[in-house]
Amino acid sequence: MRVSKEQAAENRRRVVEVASALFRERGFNGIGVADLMKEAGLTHGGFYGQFQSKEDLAAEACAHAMEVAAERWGRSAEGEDALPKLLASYLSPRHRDHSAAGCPMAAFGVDVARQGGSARSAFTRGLRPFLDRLSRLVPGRSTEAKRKAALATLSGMVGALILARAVDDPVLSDEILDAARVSLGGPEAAVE
Amino acid sequence: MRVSKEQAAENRRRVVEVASALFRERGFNGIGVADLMKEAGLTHGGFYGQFQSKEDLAAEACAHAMEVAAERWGRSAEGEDALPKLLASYLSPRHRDHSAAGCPMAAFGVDVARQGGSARSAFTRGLRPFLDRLSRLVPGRSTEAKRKAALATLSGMVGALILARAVDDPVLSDEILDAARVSLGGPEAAVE
DNA sequence: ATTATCTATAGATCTATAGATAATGC
DNA sequence: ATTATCTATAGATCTATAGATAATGC
Repeated sequence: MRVSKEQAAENRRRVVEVASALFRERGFNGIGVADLMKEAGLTHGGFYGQFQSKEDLAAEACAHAMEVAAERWGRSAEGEDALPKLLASYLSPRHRDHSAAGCPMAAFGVDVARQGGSARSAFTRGLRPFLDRLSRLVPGRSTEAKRKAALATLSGMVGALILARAVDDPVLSDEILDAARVSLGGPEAAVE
Repeated sequence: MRVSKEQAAENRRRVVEVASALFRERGFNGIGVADLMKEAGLTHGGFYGQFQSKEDLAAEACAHAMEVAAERWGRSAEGEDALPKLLASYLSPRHRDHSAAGCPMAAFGVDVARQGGSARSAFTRGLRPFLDRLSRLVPGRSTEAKRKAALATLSGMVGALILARAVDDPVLSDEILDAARVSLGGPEAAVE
């Protein structure tokens, strides 16, 4: 039953990967260690050989999701019309409907505030790259003005995605995405 | 042990009240029926005489919190400088630090999207009054423009509050509140 | 020999129900 | 007689640990 060191490291990575998706989808309290491990193809007893606690995994899954998402933003933040493109993809029905692979700020923000501890500091650390990237894309006369615009833009993006997901009515949900996209400097019509 | 019909109705109201606060603070999965009832001064067995299920209570608590918050917005939406005042109070450190009594959209949004069902439709129904009130306060040439501005403003408010709560660093947290407040048309300096 | 993973389980907690109790309301 | 609430408990699920197992890595 024992596997190689490389395989064990790969298994551990897969648990973090699975957790980062399932925590986004169901919340920190919405899925248990046994189900997480099962989804990763392992039994739940093995969990505590790799992680100190579920809270420990939550922090690592949060950090991981933030890093992956920041890299994706980094790639999309290059070239022409970077901001409109970013807004169009972030505030798309596709993103709204796939929270497991989506923005960890929208998915984890509330959970992280409630949980506190190391997940919260991982979230805070992971947030800065998003602000740095956004600061380079938004309009503004000074570095300070750009920084403020980035903070406000990020807030609008996260809030719109959360409200669009919470709402029952698909027409209202699309309306929220569209209004936020246009207001924040995105294209007039949705791209998709 | 039995109480009067009036007292029973009052007890039921108190359970909804307590639930609307504790669910905001800890999330739907963050507190159990027994603890909720204890907080309301009752034993947990009595719960199922008043509510069909915990999910049932979640929907009712969400609806209640939305109504109370909408009334509060209604009062603050009168008189001079209604929008700047609303923004100053919504995006204040005080509001950030008291989620149990605060905006249910910021507290419940993510939970409601995950939970679905009647909580989600209660949330959607409860959202409209906020948009109507905001539409009357925001600038815009047409009804449609005001509506869009209201949607974008609400998104920015909710997103900023959630990010300000999630973040570990008090300086960054205040910075988020300040940037969103100014960007959305609030006063330049925080009031408090 | 070491160790990654497995099986099994402890102990806590969660939702929900059953039946008892005691006060209300007819 | 009705019923709001209580006590007690069923059955599921949750986090975490103990000890066994079997393959790796020296």
